[in-house]
Amino acid sequence: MASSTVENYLKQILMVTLDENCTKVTMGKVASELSVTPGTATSMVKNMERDGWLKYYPRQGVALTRKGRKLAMNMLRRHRLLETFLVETLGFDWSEIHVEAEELEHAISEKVVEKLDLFLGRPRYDPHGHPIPSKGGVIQRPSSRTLQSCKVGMKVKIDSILDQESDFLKFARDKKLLPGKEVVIMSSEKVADAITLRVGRNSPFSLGFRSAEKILVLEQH
Amino acid sequence: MASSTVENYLKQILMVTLDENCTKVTMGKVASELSVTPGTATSMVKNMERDGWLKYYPRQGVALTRKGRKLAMNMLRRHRLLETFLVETLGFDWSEIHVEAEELEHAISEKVVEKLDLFLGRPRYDPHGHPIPSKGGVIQRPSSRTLQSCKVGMKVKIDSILDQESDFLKFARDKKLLPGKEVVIMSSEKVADAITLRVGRNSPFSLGFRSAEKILVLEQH
DNA sequence: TCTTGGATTTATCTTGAGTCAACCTTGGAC
DNA sequence: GTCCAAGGTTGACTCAAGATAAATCCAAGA
Repeated sequence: MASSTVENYLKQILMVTLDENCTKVTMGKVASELSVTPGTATSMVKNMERDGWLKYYPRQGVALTRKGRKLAMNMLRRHRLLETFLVETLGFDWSEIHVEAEELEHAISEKVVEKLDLFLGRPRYDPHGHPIPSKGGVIQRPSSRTLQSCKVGMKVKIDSILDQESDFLKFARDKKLLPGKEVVIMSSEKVADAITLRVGRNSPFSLGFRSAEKILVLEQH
Repeated sequence: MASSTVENYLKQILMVTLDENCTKVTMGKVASELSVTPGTATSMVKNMERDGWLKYYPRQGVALTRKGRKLAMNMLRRHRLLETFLVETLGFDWSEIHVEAEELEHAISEKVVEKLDLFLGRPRYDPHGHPIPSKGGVIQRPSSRTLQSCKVGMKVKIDSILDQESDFLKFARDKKLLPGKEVVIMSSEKVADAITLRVGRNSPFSLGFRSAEKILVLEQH
């Protein structure tokens, strides 16, 4: 049905949406993620829309359809189950397994995946600690915590902003404090009631505890 | 390096040479074995010669080079190890495994094959009873017996003719008693010192025990 | 309004594998 | 010895997937 290229596009798109906690993925992202030129990504994505894998919003990005998300989840499942198998059963080192799984995931049939899952004892996490989607395509979301609760030195990823006040959102956007961005906690002073953080390579800035409470983040590794 | 189509050609060619106990495989055989038109087989085979997988003798057939035989053996090894794994470890029924293995054998890396072999305890035979080539590409030849030792009703395949006398060889050729041919034992009379056999669908004929001793055959299944 | 950077289009390429049909070769029958 | 059928070869062509490069387009911020 789907070529392995299509499977890779789907998987990559899904991973970005999970990662950035959004539904639409921009074409530039798709292109860079798959190491192709933007033109390639656009035309590929159009074919994929024709085949019902995703919805394409010109100049905005793509969003997986139910069907696309299902297959993408399945790819993730295969990949992570295979990685688990390679480490647990065959005794590979976790550093070598990615490439191997990348190949095998396109060749392994549904039937084999099921038997493998059973054989491995239906594991919930792969050797890297990533959750393995269930057969039905449900994936365990890594639980998020508030930015305020983070300790100095922690590296976290913005999950979502709870506040809907446009003033705050504008400020957040200004500071690039957006879902998916990586943030390092520079300092956190209880007495001063403020934490200082740095988004990516931008200059650090501070946030009051009240505001920091409104920001959900995910721990990195 | 080699596409999976090339790998399939190699594997199939190897299987014919093992089966018929010869080195050259005719183009017609190649074509039918891979379900393509003769023209396709010819052009494919030329590319494969260019890439050093085999030697192509126009209008005669192809013979694997050392390099080609090595990869072909490896394909057979992969296939049979995978079949073993699917049955032994994952609990598949032996009737379902061929298709699965056919897919996986092109995706599995050398490293994984080795680990798998180790995990399975370096099996010598796959679930169908076929010998699994060793890492070095050595395959256990199913042991052959003399035609004389066969019992009535047995279906065997000619392995080789030990006698080099041209008279006898001429007679053998005349009767189509050639390596690879399937033979059914019609009768075997100790008192008459002769066995009667039929090659393929030709008319039956008899052979003295003395002659029958010079012919090695392989049991079919 | 202008600029600029990402997105899109279009024309083109490559590669791998296959078909079809005309045309050759060759070995055995006569 | 000749001839023919069977099988092999050739060459022109198709097809599908992906990919590029470069020109063009659009939309959003200064």
